[in-house]
Amino acid sequence: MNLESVDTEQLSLKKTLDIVCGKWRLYIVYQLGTEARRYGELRRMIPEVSEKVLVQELKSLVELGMVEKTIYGEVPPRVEYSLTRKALEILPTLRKLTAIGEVFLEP
Amino acid sequence: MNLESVDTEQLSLKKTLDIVCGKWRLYIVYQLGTEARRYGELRRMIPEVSEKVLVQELKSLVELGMVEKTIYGEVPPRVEYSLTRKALEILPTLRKLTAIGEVFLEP
DNA sequence: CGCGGTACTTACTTTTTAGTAGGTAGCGCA
DNA sequence: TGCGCTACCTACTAAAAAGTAAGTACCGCG
Repeated sequence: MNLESVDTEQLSLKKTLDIVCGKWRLYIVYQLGTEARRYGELRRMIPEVSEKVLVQELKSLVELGMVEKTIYGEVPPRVEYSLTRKALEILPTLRKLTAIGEVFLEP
Repeated sequence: MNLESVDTEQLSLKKTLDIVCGKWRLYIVYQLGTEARRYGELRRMIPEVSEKVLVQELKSLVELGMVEKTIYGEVPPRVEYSLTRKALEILPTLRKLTAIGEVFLEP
């Protein structure tokens, strides 16, 4: 094991944590799935999350390269969010993450 | 309104996040691996983490059912930490998590 | 002319997490 | 007698994340 591979592994871990950590982040990704969703649509799908946090999380997901934002110059305004190619690539893995918690759920 | 009361999938997701989230949590689990490690040994393996946070994280991991703490009534004191059966069960999955971040590392 | 719907933004408070810098107690060793 | 080693604990501060509540701007409809 050389220094490069150690460094890459720690970088990958950090990036992984950026993607999965956050009370609502993964849940929003799950809701997006393979569809493009409008902002209001997402809001109604996850009414427990505040608008501030939803907007903030969507912005972070865009910055992380997980989500694409499309603004249609229409009136009334239309904004759609969808998972990027890379996000779709890891979506099956992300969906399997609940298996980790399942092992620890008390019966 | 909380996630806990909804369904098993959301409960599993919450538990998963408890296990993987935290700047040092997964890293400590990786370092433990299949071995039993003494407190001071872990401290030297991860010198970047402060003692306060290391103790705190180990306590959380014990509460989560991820780690077993064994105190040997010796002098000088000896305390060993090791992954539980359940933790060992999910360890391969936890190690594969870096694959998520790898997809997003800029080349 | 106000109402509801579009998609946000802003200011502020609370809660959680992480980091800094010290202290504790028992024992072996020089 | 004081130092280092064991495995912690405590008080405090700083930073990050999450929650609350309100405001913004535009438009069609009645």
